Amino acid sequence: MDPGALAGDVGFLLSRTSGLVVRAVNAGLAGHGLRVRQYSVLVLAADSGDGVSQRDLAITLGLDPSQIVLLVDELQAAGLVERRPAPADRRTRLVAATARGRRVRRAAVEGAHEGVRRQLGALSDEEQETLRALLERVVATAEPEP
Amino acid sequence: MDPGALAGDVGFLLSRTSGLVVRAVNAGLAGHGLRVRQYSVLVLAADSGDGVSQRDLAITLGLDPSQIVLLVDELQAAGLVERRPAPADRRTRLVAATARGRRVRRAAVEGAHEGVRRQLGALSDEEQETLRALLERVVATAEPEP
DNA sequence: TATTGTTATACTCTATAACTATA
DNA sequence: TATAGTTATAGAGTATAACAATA
Repeated sequence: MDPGALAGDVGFLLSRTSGLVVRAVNAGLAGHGLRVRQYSVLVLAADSGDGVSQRDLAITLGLDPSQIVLLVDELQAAGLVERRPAPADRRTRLVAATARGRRVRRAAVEGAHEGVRRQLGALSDEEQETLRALLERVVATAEPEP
Repeated sequence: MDPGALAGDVGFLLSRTSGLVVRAVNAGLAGHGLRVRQYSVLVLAADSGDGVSQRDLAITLGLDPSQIVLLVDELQAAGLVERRPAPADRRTRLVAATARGRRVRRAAVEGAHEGVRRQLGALSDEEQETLRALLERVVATAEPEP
């Protein structure tokens, strides 16, 4: 079948590639009881010393704040993160990884990376780095969403 | 905020970029009554002379055949494509664009491209082509799904 | 007034399984 | 027995709007 104009459409290719990689990463994370969204929140929480506000999570992940609530609820129920009051602003709640959360994160990283590697195997290490750097610039300059 | 390990994760960056681009393309297509999935099916149908089987649509788009049914139903209800019997195999139905579908497709292409351009504006034309070529190879070598 | 987090709702997307008609 | 298309269903992701507490 002639894929026509679509095969060369960078929008289509991005969506298709993202779908493949997300699926593979979810498979790699399944054994740790995580999906990619929860994993992302856990990584951000674990990498922030005192915790990260839900607002900052929403901005970094490109999600609506209302979606963050549910993700944090799930991680909290699993004992992987906790909500702490922010010293400076009583509206803000800082999301921080628990000791168990940090352990699970360390164990899960490999599963996530394995999923990515499996799908990007057609590219050399250097090409994967080129891809990464290009995407990083696109995300960094994205129009802030309303 | 320190985005930590996530900001360098090619899986995260792919998912984030794809989300941004799909949103922008949907916005560019909205005036034509299409979303990106329906648009993709319409393009493939219009580019295939006699029509494309729903099975081939599913493979090309990376979707389950059951999802194709609904997409084609919508496009057919809008008068943009029609299902034709396949001469060689009575199980197969060929999806082909109507004259109106081809007109809508030509009008919508610009909206879709504008959405992509807007989000990938940080990259030069040459860099966009590099990105496109890398993604094309990933998709071409993707593990066929069960 | 504006911002942070929350609840609620609806719609889209994704994943599976089972069924039919043809091959 | 295998394949193309279809129907049905449930879960995950996305998009909005409105609200309470706090700034």
